[in-house]
Amino acid sequence: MDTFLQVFKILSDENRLRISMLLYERPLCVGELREILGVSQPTVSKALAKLKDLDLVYSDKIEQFNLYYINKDKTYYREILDRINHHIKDHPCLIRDREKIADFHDGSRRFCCKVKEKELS
Amino acid sequence: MDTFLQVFKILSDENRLRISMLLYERPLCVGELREILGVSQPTVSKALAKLKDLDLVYSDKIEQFNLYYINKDKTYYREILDRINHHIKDHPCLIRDREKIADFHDGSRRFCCKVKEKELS
DNA sequence: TACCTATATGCACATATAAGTATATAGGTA
DNA sequence: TACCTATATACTTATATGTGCATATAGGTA
Repeated sequence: MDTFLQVFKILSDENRLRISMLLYERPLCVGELREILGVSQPTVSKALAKLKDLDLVYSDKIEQFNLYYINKDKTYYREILDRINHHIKDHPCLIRDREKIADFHDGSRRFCCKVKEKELS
Repeated sequence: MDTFLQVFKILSDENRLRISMLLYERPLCVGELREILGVSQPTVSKALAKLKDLDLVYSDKIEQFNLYYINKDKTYYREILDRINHHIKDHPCLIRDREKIADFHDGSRRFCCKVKEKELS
């Protein structure tokens, strides 16, 4: 039963829920999540650390970034996110978060980070 | 989004999750829940109060008992409980809780409460 | 009225936890 | 080496929350 309790506890925090739904949509790095959520970088890192502790997400170093992915093998977690996604239109905040992803991506180019910002100017 | 956050917070507590799954199975009164969960009566009352605050359960006074019912109109809540129920075999504790219901019921007779216990002896 | 049952609630305490600031780590580059 | 970026972690503080005990409420009964 702990499985469910842990997943519910994880998802009862706004940042972790928003992060979960963003990663459900596509992999993102810490800086991007920080920009989208509008919270401090340590807050994002700690939220991700908790998700990772439960093996609900995993990360992979791409260039200088830590890219985070949803672990779709975690059935309970995925099923719950599926349910939320199914009702997503009822949650404007989550919709807005998703729209913000576009601000930081154009195809595979990653705009969130200072290095990339410089390339553009 | 608060809807989900609140439901997840509610379900991230072991007592509230167990109560939810028990009421999912059938209506029960406070004393029965107390016996099944093995916690103090105020703990049960307070757990139920929180569930009721969110309108996830409702209660009805039957004889001297407050009988609590799942509110199946709460879509998110019901869907999540459906998911748990679907995986119920993975959660021996929840199975055991359900089996205990039988200890307190025989048809419509309610055994949990002192009045009824006396009737039997 | 006095007492019993069922349930709810106030209070106090202990614990958990989220957030920010500051700092550490690690890789790259000048 | 010195510096920059990306990220993680330690520390502190403020707040939230679960629990039990004691008590309140409410209905029934002797």
